[in-house]
Amino acid sequence: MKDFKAVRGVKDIVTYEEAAKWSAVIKKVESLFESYGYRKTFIPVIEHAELFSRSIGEETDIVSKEMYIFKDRKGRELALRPEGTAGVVRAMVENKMLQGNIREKVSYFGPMFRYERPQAGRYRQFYQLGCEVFGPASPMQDIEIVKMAVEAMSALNAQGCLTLKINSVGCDDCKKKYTQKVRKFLKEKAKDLCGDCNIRMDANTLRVFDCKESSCQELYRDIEPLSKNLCGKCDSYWKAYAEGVNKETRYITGLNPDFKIITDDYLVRGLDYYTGPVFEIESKSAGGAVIAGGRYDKLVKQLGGPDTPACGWAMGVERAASLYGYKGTNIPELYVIYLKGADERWLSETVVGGLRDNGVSVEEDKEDIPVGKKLKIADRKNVNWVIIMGEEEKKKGILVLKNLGDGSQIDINTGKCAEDGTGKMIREILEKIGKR
RNA sequence: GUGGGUGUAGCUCAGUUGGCAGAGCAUCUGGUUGUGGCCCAGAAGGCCGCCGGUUCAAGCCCGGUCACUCACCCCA
Repeated sequence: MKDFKAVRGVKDIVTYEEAAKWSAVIKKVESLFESYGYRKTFIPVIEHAELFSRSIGEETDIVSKEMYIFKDRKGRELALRPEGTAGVVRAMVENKMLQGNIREKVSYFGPMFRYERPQAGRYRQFYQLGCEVFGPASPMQDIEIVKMAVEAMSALNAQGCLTLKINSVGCDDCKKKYTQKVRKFLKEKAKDLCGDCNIRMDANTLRVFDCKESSCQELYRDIEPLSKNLCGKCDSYWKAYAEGVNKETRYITGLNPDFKIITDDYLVRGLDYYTGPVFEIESKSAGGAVIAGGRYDKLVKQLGGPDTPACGWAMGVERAASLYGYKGTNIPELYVIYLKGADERWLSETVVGGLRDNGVSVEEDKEDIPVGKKLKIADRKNVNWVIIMGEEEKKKGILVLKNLGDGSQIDINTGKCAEDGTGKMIREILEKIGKR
């Protein structure tokens, strides 16, 4: 028999611990979104490849070397989405959700795909929880989404060193002027630059900053970053943002002495659609950025929608889960062991059903194997309480409630015939297992 | 895409100058017919990642390949 293995760079979440972490992370962040008025959306994993090359940028690493592209049976060029924003915008535009003076807040969760070399906190299929706001174009909105991101980290009780990095990449005008300035500088130094940079300076000027040649990097250190060359409008927007972020997040970040806020001049060059303030929450131990996002005012129009300002962010679920200070597991609280001659149907419907209605998670073991084995299974699952019922118990009109911690056993009178017998019995069990 | 480390039982790992494939934990069986954990006795479990080469002989040496892992780049 052939051994099947997961494809490179993907991850199975199957253990109690990891599954519990994941569901807790997803639950907490989704309820945070909900508490801020975001609506959940469910959008496709496959899109036309062009959607991403047009929005993220043809020349970015994500599109040029990391995207999963394939042709379907009719020869359409499709791609597995490498990020969430482009698809959300496409869906909002296509479904005419952004007509008029609108405010839309939406969230999403799902897998993203990038063909990269796997390493700590980096997978080829990874999951993102993200949110997008359409409409408001005020620094206050940008500040709110950063605050939400910081609150998400706090809700996850994120452990270790965290850095909130902020920056502004500027509007198209800023970028154009800055590009001209940089190009002028490069022309003067052209003879000292590597061949690649000589090509880049005309084709994709700002990409020279990604050059790997240390001699080029030396020279670029003298160039003032874009954030210091913003137009008046972008500059005042950026200043309001920086001040507001510091003010609004200080309380929460202050709770963790290892949570720092800094301005990073070289933040977020990877996606072309950003137009203003951007931010990132980084954790070295999680493998890099845990949350990243920013403003993208031109994307909606660029993808055929009405001119709608927007901003948002995405969280890497694997990275967030790795920081999550969570110890629990999603094991059942109570385990029901049936023995030969037990009143199975009654027990299952009345007792187990009643306990479940009261929020207790109950697992039933109905296989006909020796009690000892069943107890061993329950013990291995780390269950605290078991109910045992068989012929003897049925005869006596009881069921046995056993504590696996100290081994004690309590007989619970089933009181099947009495009018209020069932409710009383359920209450007694709840009380004994400490659920009331 | 570039560079380093590692692949041996379910898990964590030993394995000598190349000479019969090992331990601990976990599992299963029995001691104990309907009471788990502790203890005792026993059992099972392996294409030594895969392909090729050198050799009388390869887990060990050589080449390739795949996977995992770490760093760079980039990113969530």
